Amino acid sequence: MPNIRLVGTMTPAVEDYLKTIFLLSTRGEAVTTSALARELHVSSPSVSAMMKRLSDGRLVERETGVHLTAQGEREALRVVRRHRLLETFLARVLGMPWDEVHVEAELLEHALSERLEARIDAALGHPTRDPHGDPIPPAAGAHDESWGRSLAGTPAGSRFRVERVSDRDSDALRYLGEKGVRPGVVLEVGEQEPYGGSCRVLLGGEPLALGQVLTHLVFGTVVEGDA
Amino acid sequence: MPNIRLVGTMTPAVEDYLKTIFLLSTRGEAVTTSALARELHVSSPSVSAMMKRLSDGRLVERETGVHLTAQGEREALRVVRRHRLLETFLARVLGMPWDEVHVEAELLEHALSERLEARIDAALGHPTRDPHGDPIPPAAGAHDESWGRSLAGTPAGSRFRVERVSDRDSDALRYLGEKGVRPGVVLEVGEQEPYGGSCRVLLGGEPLALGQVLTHLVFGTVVEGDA
DNA sequence: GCCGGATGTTAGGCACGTCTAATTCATCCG
DNA sequence: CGGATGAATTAGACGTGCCTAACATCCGGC
Repeated sequence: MPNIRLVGTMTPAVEDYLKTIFLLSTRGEAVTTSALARELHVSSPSVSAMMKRLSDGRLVERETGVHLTAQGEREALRVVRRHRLLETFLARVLGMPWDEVHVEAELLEHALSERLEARIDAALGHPTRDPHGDPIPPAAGAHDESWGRSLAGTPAGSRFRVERVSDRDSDALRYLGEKGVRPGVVLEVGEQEPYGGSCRVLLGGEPLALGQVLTHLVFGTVVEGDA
Repeated sequence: MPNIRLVGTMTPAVEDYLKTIFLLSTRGEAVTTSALARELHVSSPSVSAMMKRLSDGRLVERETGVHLTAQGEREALRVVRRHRLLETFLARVLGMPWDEVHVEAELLEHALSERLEARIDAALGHPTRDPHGDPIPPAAGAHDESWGRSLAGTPAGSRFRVERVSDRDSDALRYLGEKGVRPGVVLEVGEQEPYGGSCRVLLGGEPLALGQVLTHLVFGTVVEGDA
């Protein structure tokens, strides 16, 4: 009577793959072998081999690209929850700047016990957003990972409330933080200068020019009321 | 021009071995293959293989038993420092009971970056003792790991100040914590009941009976002044 | 002096996670 | 249509860290 699940599931590597599949999906990108290889900084054959393992373990299914099974998504959400709780903790309790918390959380997320996770969650008052505005999946129950609209392409004249800032580019994140662009602030969107130029915005009345790289990292909603 | 050091040093496993060698040494126990196998819950051949690797990497030397080279001890102290800083942090900041912090720190100690270590150290005000009274090795400089004397064998009539309580037995630790036996308290040592009986002590005037297992876990010094 | 137990090593094997090189396959373009 | 291009897989290998089984060695007691 050999074991059903092919040896030991949920290693750090498995967690990283599941998390990355989940995040690629919610960003609306195709979850392909090469996309995963790019994101995880491994070779394509490594991804192929891991997809075989995850597929055998009923954590993913493979049709066009890859997608998580219900169980795979559960596990992915557990990792994302730990990651974002840790980011929140590092920022709020240790005062770590928001452009540093991501890489630290990447290291710690695989070593966080349920007991400690629960204690951190309680100490923070059960937060629902991490420092970048990313929603923290609840320990149990539904999770909404929607991104809102990008600041890029938001028409001039809009009032735009920042809700999330992507943590993918640490340098850009630090720059935006220095300029005061963080979840909760409202931008008055001005001209988009043509041919790849800056987007002019007002932040608390102060003018600010945001390059294209930056406007594609800022997400939120258009709010009522004019400038 | 091939690499001098034999492939990738300082994996989590290597850190665990170095830490265990260090702690066995400072407890005055012989650092043998079988002792390491017992402590690390691995087989003797696993230890043999790892000793080969550590020896090739100039982290240990093998004569009678095993002992750390200067570099091996440096690395071991780095791990012990991270471990004890984490224990202190978990206890002080998250209110985790002292019988739980050890296992959590075991998980986290391999995932702690220097940056986060420094931040935790600063947030705690550069502590020198962890919750069990174990000294925290400084980031640089000499370290004293001496244990003082054991409560077991301390003569009746002594006033004994507790300095360290071994974290090896988590249940015993919880029990001692409930009874108020922790670093800093002074015990008035009473009768040692014969044939493996309890040691009678007074703690803040209250009588307390400590079984042999417990008295061997409590370390400190005899202080002046009578009961 | 020899036998038995403890201690330690060698031999061989395996899961994990990665790599490079070669292959397959589809697609797109000329 | 046919070749280049890119995506994905297969094949083969390697380091890490663990295991069991077998062998070696040493030491104490009878």
